This record gives sequence, C-alpha cells and structure tokens, in this order.
Amino acid sequence: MYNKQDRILRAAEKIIANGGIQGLSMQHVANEAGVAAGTIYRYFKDKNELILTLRRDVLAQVAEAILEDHDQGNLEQRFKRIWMKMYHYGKQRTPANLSYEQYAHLPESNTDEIRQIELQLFAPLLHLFEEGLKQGSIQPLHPRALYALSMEPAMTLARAIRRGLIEYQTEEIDLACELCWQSIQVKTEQHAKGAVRT
Amino acid sequence: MYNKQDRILRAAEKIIANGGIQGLSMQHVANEAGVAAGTIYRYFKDKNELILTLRRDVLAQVAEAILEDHDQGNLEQRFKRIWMKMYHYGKQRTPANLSYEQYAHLPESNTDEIRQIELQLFAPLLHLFEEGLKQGSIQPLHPRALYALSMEPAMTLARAIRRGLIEYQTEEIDLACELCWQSIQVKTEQHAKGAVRT
DNA sequence: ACACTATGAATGAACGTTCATTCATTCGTG
DNA sequence: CACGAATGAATGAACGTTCATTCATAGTGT
Repeated sequence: MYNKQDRILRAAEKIIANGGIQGLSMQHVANEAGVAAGTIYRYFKDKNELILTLRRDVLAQVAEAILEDHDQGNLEQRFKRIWMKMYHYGKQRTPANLSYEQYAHLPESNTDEIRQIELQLFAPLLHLFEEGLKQGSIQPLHPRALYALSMEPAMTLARAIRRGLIEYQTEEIDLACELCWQSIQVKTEQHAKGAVRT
Repeated sequence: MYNKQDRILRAAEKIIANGGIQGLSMQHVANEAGVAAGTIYRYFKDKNELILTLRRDVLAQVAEAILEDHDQGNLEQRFKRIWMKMYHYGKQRTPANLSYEQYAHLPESNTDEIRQIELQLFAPLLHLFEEGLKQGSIQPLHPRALYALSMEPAMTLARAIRRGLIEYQTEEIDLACELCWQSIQVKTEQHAKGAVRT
C-alpha cells in the first residue's frame, strides 16, 4: 500500500472520529491500518507522539480546505468564501472533520507549539481581519474576537446541521453568512466608503 | 463530610477539568473524593453512569448560572444579560466550566436524553428567540441558528480570554455583546436590505 | 440500663481484562 | 547472503469492577 505512516495516521483519525480520543488504542490503530502493533513504533515514538502528529496533520487539512482561493476578490467576497468553506467543511461527517472537533476542545492540549501552528496555518484569516481593521471598515476588535463573532458561527451552525438538530436550508445559510459579515462591519454614513477614524 | 455522592461527583468534575474525560479513572476519583474505590459503586452502577450523572449535573449548573434573572426587562436587556452571564461563566477556570467544555464536544455522546435535558434547561433562551421572532424584530432563522450567531461567540470569546489568547478589556466585551445583539436584529427603517445608510 | 444482634455503609485487596510498549524473530528485497 | 522493515507474542502496569470483610450504629429483649 501507500506510505505506511500515513495509513497509521488515517486509521487513528478514523478511530478518534468514531469514539473520541478516549477510544484510541494502539491495537485498534494497528488493526485499522492493517499493520502489526509494533510497526506503529517504527514511525512514532509513542502514543502521545502519534496523537500530536495527527493533530498537526488534521489542523493542516482543515486550513487547506478552508483557505482555498482565500485571496480572490474583495474583502467581502474573501470573507464569505472562507465562511462558506468553513460551513461546508464542518458539515461533513469525514474522519478529518470529526477528529478535528475532538482536538479543538481539549483541556491541556493547547500547547504553545500547537498554538504556533494554528497561527501560521490560519494567517490568511488573520490578515483578512487586519486589512479590514486598517481600512476602518471592520469593527475595532482583536482579530480573535472578530473570529469568534463572525467565523465560529459557521462551525457551530455546521455542527448543528450535521447532528440533525436543524434542517439544512440554503437561504438560511446565506442569511446567516450575510449577518455574520454585517455583524463586524462598521456602519458608515455613506455606504462602501472606508476609513472611519474616531 | 457532606453528601458522599456529591463529593464523588465533584472529584470527577475536577479530574475531567484537568485531564479530560480520557484522564478519568475510578481510582483517581476515589482518591480525590477521599473514598475507597468500591464505595463509588454504592452510588453509581458503573463508570458510565458516573460520567452521565456528572454530565447532567454540570449542564444544570451552567443553565442555572446563565439563566439567573433571565426574565427581567425587555428583550434586549434579557439577551444581553444572558450573553454577559455566559461570557463571565465561560471565562472562569472552575472545574464545572472546564468539565462542561469537555462534555460539549464529544462525538457519540449526544444521546437523546442529554439533548432533551439541554432543551429543557435552556428553554428560556429558546423562548427569548421565539418571542423576538414572533414580533418580527429578530431575523427569521431557526432558534439554534440564532444561538450560533449571537450566543456562541460569548463562549468562544470567554475561552480565548481564559486561555490567555487575548487580553480582557471591558469595552471590547461590551462592543462584542452589542454586535451580537445587532447581528440578529431586523433593521426596521428604510434600509432593511443589504445596503446600509442612515 | 445493659447485652446482644442486625444492619448496611465503607473498605481495599484481588480479579480479569485491556492497555502501551518491547523485542526476538521472520520476511522481503537488492 | 545481508540488512532494514515488519511482525506479533510477551510483559507489566493500569484499568474497571467485585466481594469478603470490617465496624459504627440502630434495634431488640431482658
């Protein structure tokens, strides 16, 4: 088969997606990957390293999926494209997405290293907010706060739909996206003019 | 030396807060609670029931904290009070809050029973949105979508601050709360559609 | 008042199982 | 044949759970 390390990662990803990190055992990973238990240790120092590597891997997958074509168009178009990609990615029941969710809300696990990687991978999103801030068209909040207000809802909405808590309706999603974009806009006297300094 | 079942629950809560659900072992719970391992089984059928009971307990704690005085004032005041309480609760590093976060994003764990309890406990929040919908002052979205857009950001923001990713600033929080409230409002004046004038 | 018995909460050693990890051995290939 | 890759049985620690036992207290009979 292909790259064995990758097969092990994909196996772990799948197991975490189904049963959470607590359900991850090395024997399960070995079975799922079609590999002997000992083989895993040729590619990963121990279980912890496997989990950490997978975390980085999944983070990169998410970033790549969400930031595709992130630099096409004006600020609004770029924002809405990322928002929609985030929504559509989060709606999927793929191992990558489901395991991503497991990692995102762990207690200890937000090491500086992971934080660094996140910053690097999602830099375009940061830049988008910074650009809007510089031209005064976006509310004067920390980029992370802007993310919380306008981007996180895409993920929350996607999760609710994936779990069957609400039904999928295109118009609702479009409206939600529009409202998220509006929510962080600075309302100026004259529409579409930038630079509101106080 | 109060209620022993409660001492066991508080011990489990603390352990989950520190090490996640994966870090919960019955022996740790016993030590933390100052109780013999076997004693836990006088109060809980097995580990699963302990975890489930704690989940219900934590959910009730959160609901109580967030919905205090939820019926005082007009729609906006009620919304903002809940938003602020949510934010302040989520900012805490208490076992209850930290373990709540662990439960919220599990893969399988959203059983119908838990879903039912959530619905019941957070009914006032649902009613608030429904009231706004009925009088046409709130955007025509499913209450869960409204929650995702306007309430979840409070939790996300609180988490970012708790983790030290952004600094706490009262004005920023007030602005964020205001923007969340505005984001789901139907603009009643002549500029109800996309373009914004004054 | 007293002696004796019954109760059941609490214990913690012990059990079987599962886990992560190791390593002597086998396999595949150049 | 040589050598790294792969194996999977073996290992011991840790796990959830059980249960024979302890012991303070409540109940009962005299």
